[in-house]
Amino acid sequence: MSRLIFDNIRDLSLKETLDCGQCFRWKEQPDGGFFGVVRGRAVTVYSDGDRLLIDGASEDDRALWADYFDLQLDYAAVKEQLAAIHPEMAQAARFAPGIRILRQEPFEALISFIISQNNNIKRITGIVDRLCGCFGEEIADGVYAFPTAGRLAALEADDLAPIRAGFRHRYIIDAARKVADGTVDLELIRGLPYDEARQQLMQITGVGVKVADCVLLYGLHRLESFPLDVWMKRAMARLFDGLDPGAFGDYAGIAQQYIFHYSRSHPEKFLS
DNA sequence: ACCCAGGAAATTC
DNA sequence: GAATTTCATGGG
Repeated sequence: MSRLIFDNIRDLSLKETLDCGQCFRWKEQPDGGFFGVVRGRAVTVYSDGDRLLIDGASEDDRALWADYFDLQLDYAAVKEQLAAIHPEMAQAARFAPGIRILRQEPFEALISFIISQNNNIKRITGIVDRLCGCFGEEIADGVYAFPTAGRLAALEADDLAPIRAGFRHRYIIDAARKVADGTVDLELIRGLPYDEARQQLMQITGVGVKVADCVLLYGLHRLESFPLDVWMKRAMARLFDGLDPGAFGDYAGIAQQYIFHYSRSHPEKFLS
């Protein structure tokens, strides 16, 4: 298989981007690469100076991978704009300047963030792995795609027992069924006004405001989304003195990811 | 044993 | 309606 090369890439760190809590299927390899599966394509990605290398990708998928890593957006300009809003924002962006917001598969983002509720990232990763291993298509030896909505829709909640997601099993099945039968149309939601998009997603049992915001940001690339989890609420109260998230404007979602990762990496700031 | 985890549903007040 | 409890599971 071939290797895709993107030259002159700025503001991208694979480790920061793939290990900052926005996605759950990339595994760091001993050689420094990251192995993952996106839209049924298994690849290993590497950084080499200002080049991004994608092993196992076809030239036909160049646009797909540029899209996935959001290579067309000028993150330097976004960071400059955000840093001017608040000094803590500037510091958070400086801590992990190579974070980018991925364009994940919408259905994968939906299920992943349903699983995320009242859970921790390590266990979320394990549950997603087991979900793929049990119900995803095997695309290579021991490598599985994320399950389709149709496949999961045919199951009952108890069939998910092997993935050990507990009370979230029935939420996963409800989401899969509503996507499979068109009750929830993720591609249609992509183009809706924000509040309407949120309401559409919240038809699903187990999807509230926070999970809907994560699906919109990580799955549908709505960069104005600003998911507020326990870390973000603490950060906004303690580091930003209760600043209104609206202050971050059209790129609030990128600000959110810098702040989330910064806060999670500095728990000592929230001890007292 | 107890508390928490990228919350939301169910129940109670 | 707003506040509280419950929901599985695993790690610290």
